[in-house]
Amino acid sequence: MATMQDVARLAGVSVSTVSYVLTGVRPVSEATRRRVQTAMETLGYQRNALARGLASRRSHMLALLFPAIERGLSGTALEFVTSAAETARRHGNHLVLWPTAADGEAETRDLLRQGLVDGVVVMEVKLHDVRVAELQRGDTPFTLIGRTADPDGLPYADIDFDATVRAALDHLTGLGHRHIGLLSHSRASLRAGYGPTVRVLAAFEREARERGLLTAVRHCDETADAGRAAVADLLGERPDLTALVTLNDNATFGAVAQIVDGGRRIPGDVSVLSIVSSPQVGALSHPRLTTMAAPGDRLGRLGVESLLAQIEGSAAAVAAGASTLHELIPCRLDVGATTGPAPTTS
Amino acid sequence: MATMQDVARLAGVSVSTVSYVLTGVRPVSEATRRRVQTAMETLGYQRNALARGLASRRSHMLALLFPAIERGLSGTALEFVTSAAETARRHGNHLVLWPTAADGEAETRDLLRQGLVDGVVVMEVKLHDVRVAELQRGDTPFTLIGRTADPDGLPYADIDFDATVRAALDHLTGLGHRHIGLLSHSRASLRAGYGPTVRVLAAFEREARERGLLTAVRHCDETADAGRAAVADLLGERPDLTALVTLNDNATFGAVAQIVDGGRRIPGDVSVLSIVSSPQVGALSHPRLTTMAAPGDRLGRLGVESLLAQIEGSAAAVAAGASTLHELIPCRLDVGATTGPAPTTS
DNA sequence: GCGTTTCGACGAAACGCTTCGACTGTCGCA
DNA sequence: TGCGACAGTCGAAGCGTTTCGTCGAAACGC
Repeated sequence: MATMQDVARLAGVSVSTVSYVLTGVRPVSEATRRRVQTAMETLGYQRNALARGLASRRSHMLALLFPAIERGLSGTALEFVTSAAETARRHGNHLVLWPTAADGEAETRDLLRQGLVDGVVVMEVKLHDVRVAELQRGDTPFTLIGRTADPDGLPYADIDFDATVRAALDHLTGLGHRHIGLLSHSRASLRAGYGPTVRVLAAFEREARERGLLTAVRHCDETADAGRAAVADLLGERPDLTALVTLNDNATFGAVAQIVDGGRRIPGDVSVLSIVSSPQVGALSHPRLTTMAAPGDRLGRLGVESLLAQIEGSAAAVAAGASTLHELIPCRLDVGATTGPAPTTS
Repeated sequence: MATMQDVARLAGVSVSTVSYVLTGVRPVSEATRRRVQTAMETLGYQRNALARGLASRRSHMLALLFPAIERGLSGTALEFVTSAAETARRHGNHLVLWPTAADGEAETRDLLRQGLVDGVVVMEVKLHDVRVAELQRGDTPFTLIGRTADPDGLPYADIDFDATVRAALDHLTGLGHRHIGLLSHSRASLRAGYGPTVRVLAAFEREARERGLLTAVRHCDETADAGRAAVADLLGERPDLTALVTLNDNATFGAVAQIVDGGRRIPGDVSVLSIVSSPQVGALSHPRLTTMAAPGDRLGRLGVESLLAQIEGSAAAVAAGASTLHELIPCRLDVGATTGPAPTTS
């Protein structure tokens, strides 16, 4: 592969001049610039990423820290990863994948110390996240997708669970529902402090209280069968429930099946609204689920862009007390055929 | 961050000795080794990845080349990516994501010339793939997930579509079905030379012919609605079809709905078997789909491991005419509730 | 007791780039 | 006319490793 030396020789200039053409940090005459550019083209020259990184202390690489994904289909996760990678590339950066244990504190530290990346995007942040703690101890810029329990000082982009739950309840109460269930993730997920589980639950209970709704909550594993069982139990105990908000793609499908098998119609008797999901998943159900779509691509883009801004501005920004990213994006409602007016009975 | 200098100073040895302790390329006395190791631990030393890569011409980074994913849910794709990243990490390598256009020839070339990665894993290989052609021109090791039209000289791991289709037809003919439809990807996908589409079609037609089955094929877009329409059309034309093999997750759900809405029972009247899918997706359907699971994780692991073997052995292997990876893995049958005995009518 | 290995360690030269200091002209302005 | 400023370029010193040649001392064979 051609090196900068080769380009310099061919263009009849010094190596540093070639570098200045590339980086633009010092002026170069138009004539010289053209000669250098021609030389680069004929040689098909590309800067060696390693050497550049070593010399400039900017590797133009970002890491995506994600714990092994076990949660359901995670069409959203893929969307997120793709969008993050594309955004990074669009800005001339590389995205490297760091699959680590959720409690991979030492693991994370060792990776950081390799000095490979300029910054880190953390996925699947938990309320008390040791990886985040580790990052705060170091001086590598990072952004969170999700939030810790007390994220005020930290740059993050997350789903606006409050707004999402509010919109969900607006939609359902607008249809006359007053007795609404929540089918959430597993209890383990709640105990582990998984953000979406915790925040949706809190928002649901608060909003329902404020609106004077009757509610019931069930946690269940991420399988259709678990969803079935949970809903069977739920409807057994609360037969006059008329709507169900779900936060668990796989379980939702079991829930729908169970409701129908139990002799109730959707949405005639019970409405189902799946949040933090996607229309594509919704379309798999028949009738098509009403969903609220997780903004995976926007989160990916935002996370990476804010990280890059942080890296660029580093010194300047820190001095100026830069406004760190605090972005909350609600899920988008896509009305399908599983939500409708509440039955008009007693 | 601590450098090798720091370690050397603290241990009272030269930098090269520290390096030899780390690489093991030259012998180091037990006493010295221990001193160095202690020094590294107290400093929390990790080798700088960039400098190491530059000096040794081995970056320990692999690229995953994937075109923007549009195909369906792609739970499989995520599984694959995760498995590839984990395998890379287990072997002390980093996986970087290169989202490129499927026809990103120049794009691929430029990325390669940055000399960032030791090797490349190519996803979603098409029968005539310009990215592969580009790779063949260069000398960066690579492996394909999927195959080109004529992959004999190339290292690849792919789904064994022949065996998969055979197993699917074994399952169905074993249940007495003789008139079987195939619901495949879009026609565009076929024209683009997307491996799974082309190879499943070929295998299906060949196998059916050899077994003397009646068949019908429909192509449709990756949506439930398209699946519905296609199946409506198909059953209209072939009312005595008793089984349907599907290669299109999203469309499958539409297909199932359409069959039921059309007044036929599953599997009483029509059996449905979704191939290159997964039990998790199958579980979303009610009744649970019989599926054949794409071996996403095995492909990810195999691809990366074979790539690493190629890189390690590079010189040696090439000289010895190393056996390149030619691995075909069939999908695994998971019998659900959508396949059953063929109806015993005329 | 004198060459000859062998073992363990060292110093210095890469690797391919960025960046800093310095040098040469040119131009504008007092 | 003289001087500072500035555009444009160069050479050399890093960046943190690996790797090659070398060298002293201990071990060996005869």
